[in-house]
Amino acid sequence: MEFKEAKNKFVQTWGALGSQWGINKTMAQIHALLMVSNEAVSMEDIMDELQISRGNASMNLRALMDWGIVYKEYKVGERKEFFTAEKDLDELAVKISRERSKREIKPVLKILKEVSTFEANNSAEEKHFVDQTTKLYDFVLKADNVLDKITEYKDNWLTKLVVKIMK
Amino acid sequence: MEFKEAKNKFVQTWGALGSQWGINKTMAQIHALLMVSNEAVSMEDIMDELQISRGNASMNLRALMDWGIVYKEYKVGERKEFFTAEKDLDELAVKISRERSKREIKPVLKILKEVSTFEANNSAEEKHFVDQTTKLYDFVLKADNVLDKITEYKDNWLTKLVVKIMK
DNA sequence: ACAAAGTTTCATTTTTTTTTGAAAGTTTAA
DNA sequence: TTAAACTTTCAAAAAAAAATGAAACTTTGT
Repeated sequence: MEFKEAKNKFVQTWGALGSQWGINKTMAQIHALLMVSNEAVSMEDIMDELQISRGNASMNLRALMDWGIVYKEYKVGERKEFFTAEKDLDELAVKISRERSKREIKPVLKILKEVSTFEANNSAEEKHFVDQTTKLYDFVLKADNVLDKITEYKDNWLTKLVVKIMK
Repeated sequence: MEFKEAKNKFVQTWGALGSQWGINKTMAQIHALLMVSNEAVSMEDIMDELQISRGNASMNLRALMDWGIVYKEYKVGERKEFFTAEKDLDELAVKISRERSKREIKPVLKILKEVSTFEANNSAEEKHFVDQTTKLYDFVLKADNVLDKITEYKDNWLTKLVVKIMK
């Protein structure tokens, strides 16, 4: 297998994975590309390698920076901006979970709390609704807290978790 | 807040969450509906409550059953089929992680192994590629194993995890 | 102050995903 | 064996999401 081929395979696969997880293909591909680049890459080069438009590149780079997993870099004597990805995988995982928690879990918790505290009459139907949504609220809250605690270790959280679980 | 209103809010929210996680809206909504129903629901009623076509209902119920989180039920004297959701949240989480691991993590691991074992020449670029994809492979493999181990507890895995983590 | 080099924005187009609905298929009871 | 009751399939339509590209904007060097 040639380098280009391997790189392309990786980028494509990461892109496909992204779309299965609600992250758009290009965003995941840019991230993949930057992850395996040993030096910062310009927007031009990204457009070129992924065959995408300037607008697309710009918007997805912005999104990746909002997630805190891609950084802008400046090179001396160069006017252009260059981009690098967070390459530390522990750090990457921490940032992704923080962001997803903030954007998705927290709003769901809010709604779950609301609907689970609705005043049921004593029909089995309404009681079951309150019961089930309450359980769901507790579950999601607990899961969110665990995630928080785990990623608080920050360095080597996964390794530390392995140790805890296995023993 | 009225019952109908609370229920609808929950179903809509669950649907929205689903689409952010790569699960289609209707599939998540049907699941939500079944989760909070105290008894099995017919396809007719699902179509009716969610205002969707028969085809849509049928296909998404099939998908939910493939995931192992929705079951078919028969009522005596009734020709129709009825559906229920897995309501035990531990069990639900276990099934979802198993399925996602099988469908998404495993294929990615395969590709990561492939590309990370490509024979790099000694340019910094190619070396970095191999290094980074190898790290990624190890990380994803470890994470997948942890998930496996965790969900092996099966009953109350989340509670048990909380205990392990906190102490 | 200007223009060159670069980036961002957003209305429009394209692509992808989801939904529909009607036809084909299946099961059951008489 | 037939027909009613019900479910599945899948080509086509609709909806949603992503990508384009050109104009607007910003920054920098002279």
